[in-house]
Amino acid sequence: MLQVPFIRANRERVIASLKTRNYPEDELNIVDEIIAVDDSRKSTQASLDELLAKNNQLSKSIGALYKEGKREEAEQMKSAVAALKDNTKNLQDQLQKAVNQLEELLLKVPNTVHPSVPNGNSDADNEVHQDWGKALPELGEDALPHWDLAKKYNLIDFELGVKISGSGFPLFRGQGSKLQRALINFFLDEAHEAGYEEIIPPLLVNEASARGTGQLPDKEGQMYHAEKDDFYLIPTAEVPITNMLRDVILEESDFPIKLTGHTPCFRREAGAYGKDVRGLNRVHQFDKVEIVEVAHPDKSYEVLDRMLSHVESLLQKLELPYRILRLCGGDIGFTSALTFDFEVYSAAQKKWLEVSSVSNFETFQSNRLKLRYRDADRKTHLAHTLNGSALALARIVAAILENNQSPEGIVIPKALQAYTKFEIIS
RNA sequence: GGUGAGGUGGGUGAGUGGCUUAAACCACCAGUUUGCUAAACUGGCGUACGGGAGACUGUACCGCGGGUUCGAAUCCCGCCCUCACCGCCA
Repeated sequence: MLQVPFIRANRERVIASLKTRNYPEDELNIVDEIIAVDDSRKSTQASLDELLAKNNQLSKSIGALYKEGKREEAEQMKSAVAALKDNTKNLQDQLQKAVNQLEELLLKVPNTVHPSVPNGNSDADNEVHQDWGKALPELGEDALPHWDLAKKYNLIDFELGVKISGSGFPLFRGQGSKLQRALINFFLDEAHEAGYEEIIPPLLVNEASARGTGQLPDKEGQMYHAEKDDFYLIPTAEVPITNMLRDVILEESDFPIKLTGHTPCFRREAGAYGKDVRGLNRVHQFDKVEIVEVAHPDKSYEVLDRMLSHVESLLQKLELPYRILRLCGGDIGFTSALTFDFEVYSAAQKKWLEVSSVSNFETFQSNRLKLRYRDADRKTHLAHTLNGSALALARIVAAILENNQSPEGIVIPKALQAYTKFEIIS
């Protein structure tokens, strides 16, 4: 959520940002609406405060009068206070209404995008920020897509997944499981090396946490909900890990906060059925290693750069062809100010697969989380939050299988061999 | 699932209707003193929304939401959460 003072001070910028995001032209006045509602909120608050102050003062005098034994005067004053009551109630209702209305409006306003975010309508308009600098691999005509390779080498059993749960729940087995586990350990070790503290968080979270990172109320349908106990299955480790810092006031010396964690991620992806759902391209459950940082506002874009380098180094070590996209206004997430997606080329499908998304949320999340820090003057400010996948497992597996297939079998990238303890799947 | 106890500031913890402006202690910050460290002393020390150039100042907040009252941390109702023990259990 944006802060109203920010909107007041940056009215033009907020409107420009909405335009970049292709916000409906006829709803751009939401910005002025917010300012107007906040104006009335303020004046109502002021009148109410004044009335309450008077009330408090009178009540105090009544107490004093009783002590002095002046009952009659006290009784008289009581009725004076009672006369103020109706008005107090009115103002309180009015204030509540304004606050609710303000909240409702604010929930509709997405984060203000970074100036570098390009215009565009869809993922087709994302800007290639960087690529791996080499030619893309070309496989022969007989190259197999990963779902066929998985079957051939008995790595993943999609049918059993369907039997046990349903479509989108792959079952890994044998060397397939080992490859998966090797990747998780590799990613966690690399994150540790880069200074991230490892977390194993709860996988079911309460409503307050889902709200804190913004999954609720806007992305309600994306999460599995265990209704009986009112828990949500996490769609990403970002949710529990970032919520570690909910309602926290940090000292400046606590920066930088760097956390990482591996978790399964659960996504309903309702209505996402279409051409890209085969194999591991889109599943309801997958594993991911996430990196989360909380940064001083002056430093958050440096942090974002370092996170990009970290993710990039993982892909380089895995020798996978990749490119980094700067998401355009039409594709960037509601809560993000600037997002870079990493895509890996899956050479048999001849498709780019998204394997990471690295974002700076600036204060958008921390406002809802109430995650603040104290500056040298002991004043509190919202901190900046960032996160990124490092990396999402299922699709990385897909790319490794396809790109590394050979007549002898699937060659394990060198960096992973210490983890898999085998060099080839055959 | 059952029974009981409890939720007060960064922590411990007092507070059963107005002498609370939430005590006291610890922690923390600044200063004084002292070769250094420590100790002692003095002062400061919550969050949010307003007003004011500022010193300041108003309001709300004692788990959350209602209610009673001129006045609620305190009384009443509902909810949430935590802890302990029992049962079940990896």
